[in-house]
Parts: sequence; structure tokens; C-alpha cells
Amino acid sequence: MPAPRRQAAAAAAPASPRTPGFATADRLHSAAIHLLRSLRVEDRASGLSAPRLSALSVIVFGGPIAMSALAAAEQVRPPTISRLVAELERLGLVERDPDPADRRGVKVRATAKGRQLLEEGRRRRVGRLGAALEALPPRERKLLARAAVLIEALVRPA
Amino acid sequence: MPAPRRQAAAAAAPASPRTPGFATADRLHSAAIHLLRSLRVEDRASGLSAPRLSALSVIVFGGPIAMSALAAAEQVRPPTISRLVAELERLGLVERDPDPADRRGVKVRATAKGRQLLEEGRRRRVGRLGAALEALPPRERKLLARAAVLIEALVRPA
DNA sequence: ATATTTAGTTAGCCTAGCTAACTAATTCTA
DNA sequence: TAGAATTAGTTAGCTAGGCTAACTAAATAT
Repeated sequence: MPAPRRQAAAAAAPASPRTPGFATADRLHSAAIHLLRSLRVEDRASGLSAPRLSALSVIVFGGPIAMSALAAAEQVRPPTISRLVAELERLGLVERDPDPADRRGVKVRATAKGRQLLEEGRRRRVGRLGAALEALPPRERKLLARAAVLIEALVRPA
Repeated sequence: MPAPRRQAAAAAAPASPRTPGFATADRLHSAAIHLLRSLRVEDRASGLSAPRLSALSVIVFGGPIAMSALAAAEQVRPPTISRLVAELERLGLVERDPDPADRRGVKVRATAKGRQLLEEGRRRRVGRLGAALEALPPRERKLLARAAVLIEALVRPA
């Protein structure tokens, strides 16, 4: 286990095990775990580890981004990002430019190769699940799409 | 990145990016990632890392279980499980008994302390999400509950 | 009776987390 | 405005968790 990071005592009043919210939360949590576990297989085909894929994704979609912002997005410490970006750079997937506005700073951006690799990976990963969803009645597929939106809303402002 | 594990060429025909299944899959994938990321905070309070919590969970719910079965459930190699279980044992959360039916084998089971720690963690983790769900209109909460069931069904037979 | 397979462990390597300690640049303040 | 404090990023060194290779011991197959 990595050394625990101090949290700003986050404990909101937890729902008691009796409430309908708790039961749903439990099911949702479990479903999310199993969903992601089943997709991990596809990610391996990219040749990149999960942390690298995740960081690359933030860099691709988050435009040129500062190291500190990237660390925050990935919820890791700056040294972790430093090393990770160094590896992505060595692989030709991203580049580091000095920030002209602040000469301490650095902006990371994806190369064409990086974008391409990510896009392929996303296609593979989501492709398998997408095929399964195609087989579903449209009603159920719509239900899942709405659920995804609800979940994002629940989680986003956290 | 850990050395890639050979996969039995799993590539099912991926859905093309145009289909409705693909768009939904993308949203669902993203929602699952963000959901789990937001809950990670609570897991840290348990003092156990994610791999240890996950293995402990399998041991608690999967009854006395062989090392090899545990490795399969966690999708890791036997040496990884050997070491992980050794640590859980050192912490007093699980115990290893020789398998009387096959003297090469070992059965791992949770101690009372292990069960208790897991239950507390689950309460904390799901509590925060549960509270958020309580605030939702019952209709939307039901939608999420049904979505969870659908997802499990999609993923389970994979 | 011996050879092969299977269950688990040990040894040794790599990646990804962390903290601590550092440099360089910026910003604040007396 | 000189000096102090803060901020951005890196380097060094540690631990945990992944892997393969190589091993022991037991079970099974020839």
C-alpha cells in the first residue's frame, strides 16, 4: 500500500444499510467494478499500462496541460507524474514544452502517435461492450445511457 | 507495465464508432471510471490497499478458497496471490489451512477481524454514494438500480 | 516404477505509488 | 527594491504489487 494521503476528513453522513439508497449504491458499485474488470482485457492490447493510458487520455483531451494539473487530474503526486510523462515522452507519445508564461512550468501535449494509439485503444475497449449493447433491446440501451448520465452528475460535483 | 499476459485472442468483432451501442458504451465506461474514482477516497480509510481489499472480499464471500482459485478470481498470477495472502495473514485478517483432500493445496479463509474490517469498509464506501442516491427522486434511483442489474448481466457471461 | 502434471512458494526484476530534499522561478512584503 | 516565502517541477530512495523463471512436494498418468 502506498503511504496514505491525508484527506480533508471527508466523512459525509453515510447512508444507513437500511435505506433504498444503500442497496442501490451497493449494486451500482459492484456493477462498476465488474464492468471495468471485463474491459481490462482489451486495454492490454494497447501495450500501455492503465496509469499510462489514463494519463495519455487526459493529455489528449485536456490539451497542453501543466504537470501539476495532470497530477491533480490523475490524483497522484507530482513525482509520479514526472516519471510517467518521462516514459510517455520516451515512447514518442507526448512532448514537453516550456511554458512561455511561467518559466518554471511545463506544458505537456500529445503527439499524433499518442492520439492515434489512444483512439485505437478506446475503440477496442469500448467495441466489445458496444457490441453487447447492440444486442440489447433499444429500451434497455436507452436506460443504460440515461443511467450513465445520472452517474456522471452524481459523481462530478463531489 | 507488468509483462503482458497472453490472451486467448479475445477480439470479438468490435462495434463501429457509428452505432448507438458504441456511444452508450463510451458513456458507460466513462461513468464507471468516474464512479469508482470518487469512491477510492473512502477505501483509503480502511488502511488496506485496493488489491488487498479486493482479495479479502473474495475470501470473505468466497468461503475457504484455494490459492489458485483466488488468483483466478483476482486475475493475477499465483506468486502475486502468495505474497498478498501472506501479508493479509500477517495482519490477522485471513488464515491458511492445509487442504485435507489434497496435501499440495491450501485453503484460505477470513478471520472475524477480516470480516469486520471488510464490512466496515463496504459501509463507508457505499455510504457516501448511498447518501447521494437518497437525494435523488425515487424514479431515478430505480433507473440506476435497474441499470446495475443490466450491467451485471452484460458482463457476467463475458 | 517412473514420468508428467498440478499447487504453491521463492527469487529476482519492473512499474507505479509515496515522502523528502533539492533547484529555479515567481510573488509577496517590510 | 532586497530578501523571504511560495510554487513548479525534478531527483533520490523507499514500499507494494505485478510479472517470469525456477524450484519442491504431491497427485496422477503411462
